[in-house]
Amino acid sequence: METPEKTASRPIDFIRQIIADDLRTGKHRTTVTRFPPEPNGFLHIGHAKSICLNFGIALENNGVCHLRFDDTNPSKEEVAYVESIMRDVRWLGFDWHDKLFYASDYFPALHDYALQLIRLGKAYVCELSAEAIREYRGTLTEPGRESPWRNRSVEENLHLFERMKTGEFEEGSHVLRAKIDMASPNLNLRDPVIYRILKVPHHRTGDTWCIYPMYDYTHCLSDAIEGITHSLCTLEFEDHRPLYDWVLDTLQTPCHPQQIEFARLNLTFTVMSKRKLLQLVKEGYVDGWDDPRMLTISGLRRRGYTPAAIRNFCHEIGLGKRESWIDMTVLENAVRDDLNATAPRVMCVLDPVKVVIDNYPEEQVEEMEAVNHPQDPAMGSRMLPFSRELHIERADFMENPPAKFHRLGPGREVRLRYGYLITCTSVVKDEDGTIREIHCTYDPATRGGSTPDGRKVKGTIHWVSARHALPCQVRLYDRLFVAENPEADKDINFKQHLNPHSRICIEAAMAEPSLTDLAAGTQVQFERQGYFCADTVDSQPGKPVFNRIVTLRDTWAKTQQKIN
RNA sequence: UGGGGGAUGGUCUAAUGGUAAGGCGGCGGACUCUGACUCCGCUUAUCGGGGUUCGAAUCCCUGUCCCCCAGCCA
Repeated sequence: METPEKTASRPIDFIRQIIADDLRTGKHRTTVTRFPPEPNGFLHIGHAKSICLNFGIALENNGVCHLRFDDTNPSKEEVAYVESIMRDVRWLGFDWHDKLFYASDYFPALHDYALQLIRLGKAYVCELSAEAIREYRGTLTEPGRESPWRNRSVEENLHLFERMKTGEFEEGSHVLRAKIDMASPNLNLRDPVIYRILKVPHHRTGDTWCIYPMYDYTHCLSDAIEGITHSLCTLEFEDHRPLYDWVLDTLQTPCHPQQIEFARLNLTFTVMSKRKLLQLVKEGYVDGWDDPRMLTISGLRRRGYTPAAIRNFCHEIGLGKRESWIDMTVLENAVRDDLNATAPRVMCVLDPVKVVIDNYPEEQVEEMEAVNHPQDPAMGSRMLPFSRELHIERADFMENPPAKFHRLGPGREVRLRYGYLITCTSVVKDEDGTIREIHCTYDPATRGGSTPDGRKVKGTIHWVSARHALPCQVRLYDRLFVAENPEADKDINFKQHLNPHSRICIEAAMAEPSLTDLAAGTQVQFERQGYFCADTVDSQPGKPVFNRIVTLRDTWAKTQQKIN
């Protein structure tokens, strides 16, 4: 990992406690964990929690963490997803070394185990239709009924299963089921289907198979084959643990990993399910999986989030078993924290209005030195051209400012950061009343923004020289949803809570000229505005396009709200 | 209403029979050439009712509320 984690004092979570106990008692010498995504979509911030957990445990215990694709349903899976997942895990800063696996690698072994199950009398080929199986399963309160095919002979089952494999039967006509207990109060144990016929080519095994194993059967065996010590998953699989254990207890497997469940991540003002994210992409509400408003890993990356920020976030939120909602501000804070330390400061005027310094020589240009980071001198400094005509932020001027307004107004003095102190003398307006020019005078004794006479100036504002400014496109991103929980009301479609202002494009912001050749993907702080990143897709050489990652904390905006 | 989980300030996480702690948020203040950063202060909690105990968030009983499960998805 390139960045050391924040040493936040957080007690270890219940999973790490279990692991520490297992290590201490000698149950295990080391840890083998795994991150097992299904390649049917892009990874999102919720997956990051699991990635940081599993790979983090490996790092902490000198163990290993496998990356295993759970690719047992070829009708939903694609290589493109495999590639994006590998990229995202690497980008987050984790390394699976040579431990890259696919559940599909185990199809032959899984098939052998199925044969074993049949020979044990613990699995049978069932010819009930999908609907019939559902009916036979019973309900939450009533037991199920046994399938009429449940008591076939081992030989017949073997023969039928072979015929399923060779493609003799149609999809849906036959399945292989584990023979457990149709009366079990746990529905997962009512003879679950473990193999189904799917005449679909697989992205890795091609046409080799037309029967594919189900998750519950595959996952535990894959874990056992790989020698996983702790198999960590989310709460909804708690009910599946008895089945996980049944398969491994019934078959003679090399080991029996322990499944431990934890609560998935819920974040306010977003949706997390792959299905809903896919819907946003497919229906064009966002520009793709990597739209900077998406909380996918690729979206966060394009937005400008750093891997360290995401890792710190995953660490800060903790781990437990209760359903919890993490406030979006916690994520936003994590980037602010990281970028505050690492992002160079620059100036960019988002909503420009012209300032003319009447007593400044017409053709004169001065080079003003500006430090790149006020708390980190090692980041050096740069020179900013200063001239008679500048751009400042429209919001930094008010004709009739309220008491606490520390910025420019008629007769008021303000500091131009690293520039001069200027005082507003007059204003030029259009017919419609919008301000076109602000006229000022400057104090030559305040070069660089200093006050040799020691006078205090409340306000310091950012600016760029009009002649030297780099016009650029800036996208102001905000949260995608306006509702804290867009899925809360089942009668209201989550898309009705989309934020209509989640992206505001500014076509001609004015940036300081040093930004001209900023490399795409680089994060900077626009002073007094927020953290921005040169977009990796739309930036051109010499013509960067900026994404707002997150605003700076803005206490002025808060007090302003209170005034109104 | 069967089974499996869960309930600690606004929110997230600790305390593993012995002073209910910390982060985030919020509020107030200090500092400041970013109304940023940093620093300081404040605020608010053990789901209810019984019991065991010198002592209970923790153990027992009981009640309430919330989440998950009836895919040939994972």
